[in-house]
Amino acid sequence: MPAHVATVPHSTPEPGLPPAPLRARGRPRKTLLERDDGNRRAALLRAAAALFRSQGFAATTTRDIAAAAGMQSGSPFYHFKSKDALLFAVMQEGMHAALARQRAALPATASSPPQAQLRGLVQTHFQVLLGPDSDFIPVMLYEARSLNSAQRIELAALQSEYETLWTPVLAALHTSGALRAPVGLARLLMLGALNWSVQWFDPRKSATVDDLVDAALALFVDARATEAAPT
Amino acid sequence: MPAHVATVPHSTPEPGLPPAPLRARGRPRKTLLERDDGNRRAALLRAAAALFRSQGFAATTTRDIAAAAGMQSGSPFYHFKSKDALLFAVMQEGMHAALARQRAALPATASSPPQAQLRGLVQTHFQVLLGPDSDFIPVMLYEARSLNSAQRIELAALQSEYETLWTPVLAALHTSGALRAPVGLARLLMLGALNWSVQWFDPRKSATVDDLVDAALALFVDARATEAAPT
DNA sequence: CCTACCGATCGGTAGG
DNA sequence: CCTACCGATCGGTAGG
Repeated sequence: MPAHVATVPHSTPEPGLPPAPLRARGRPRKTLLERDDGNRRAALLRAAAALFRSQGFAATTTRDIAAAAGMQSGSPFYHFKSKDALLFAVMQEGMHAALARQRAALPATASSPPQAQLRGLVQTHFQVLLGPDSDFIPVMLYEARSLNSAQRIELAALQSEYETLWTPVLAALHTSGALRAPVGLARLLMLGALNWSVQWFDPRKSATVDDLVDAALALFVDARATEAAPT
Repeated sequence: MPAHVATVPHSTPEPGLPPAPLRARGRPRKTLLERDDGNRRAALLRAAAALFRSQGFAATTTRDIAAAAGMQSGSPFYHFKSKDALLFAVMQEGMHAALARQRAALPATASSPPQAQLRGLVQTHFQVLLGPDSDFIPVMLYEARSLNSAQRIELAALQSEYETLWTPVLAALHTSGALRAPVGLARLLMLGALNWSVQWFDPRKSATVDDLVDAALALFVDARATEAAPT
């Protein structure tokens, strides 16, 4: 298999569109494809994310996905060139959303002590993992082995971006003595603890996401070590 | 599907064996089935564990497993009634081995302070997860959704036994102040951090299993809180 | 995006 | 445990 990444078209599937007919002068009239493709593609992505999460990639058929999106069995292949490309698009979508949400939350704690910054990262991470529309990231976490190597490399770059958000915060906590483990291993162990929650968290049970945030912070950092350094 | 559990024969597949022939008087001669079944069954389990781990359950064919065990495509079904039963047997094997190893290691730290007991549990957990013959537990951790509900219930009982080994140790650490998070959530988060290591640990890289044990202990417990209570 | 379809593969079985 | 095989399903495509 060649090393090109299965690119996912975001719009304009047709390179050259015919000139708009005269009667479309008033309101720019879109073609059938343009009008519906965003919708249908998004519906496929959502359906695929939910099914890949609950059944796994290999156990999910493209027919399942088509039916969940209200299409016929062959139609997903109009939007995605293969089942693989659909999986990759789900994972990309998940990582882009997670990065966007963390970056949107960062300014709120930018001038706070590192412990509050960590709390923000942990809270957003749990929300992305366990909140509404939370099928995309779990699929990325648990179906990575179904990707080809080019796709894996592209996703690794996004994951590396994500880790970059954590490292300076953990380094500051390590320096202050609030985090005793080495920063690299601490990051891996902490994200593992958080990521594993998708296996057991049940919103119908006692603990809330806020309880999880509190427990994780209490488990990982030593509150006493940071009390001496305000500002 | 009826709710009976796919039981896995551990030996004596034949209820009544014919009396041993006279020439077998000196050394008790086993039948062909008795002589080879343990071997072949164990070979299938090992091959299945390795393939289920690297490719996932749904993406692994029974033909793959047969070939890896040196058999023809139909032969696994002589030892296991279905692909499902093979998966369940792999998971059972993994849990039994993990429980046995933890129980064998317990006496060494039974009279030590809780922090040393936790170190023992963490170390054995990492060894079971990352050491030799370590495909069984990862399969159990990451392929649970492919089980039917009866199998899931039976495995949950074993997992509950396993958690029972951790709870008193964590409770003692919580009481002493060395573990600040609530015991229940702390256990879930900690085991998540450990279990996630199968996703990233690479023995060819810098960190060793002992490094992981040190980092996990440093991350989870506050060394200073226990120094005051030697006994 | 649908209809109709193909080629390949897969879990499982009969009979020895 | 092997041989020979079946029925069902699946990813993907042509042609509109």
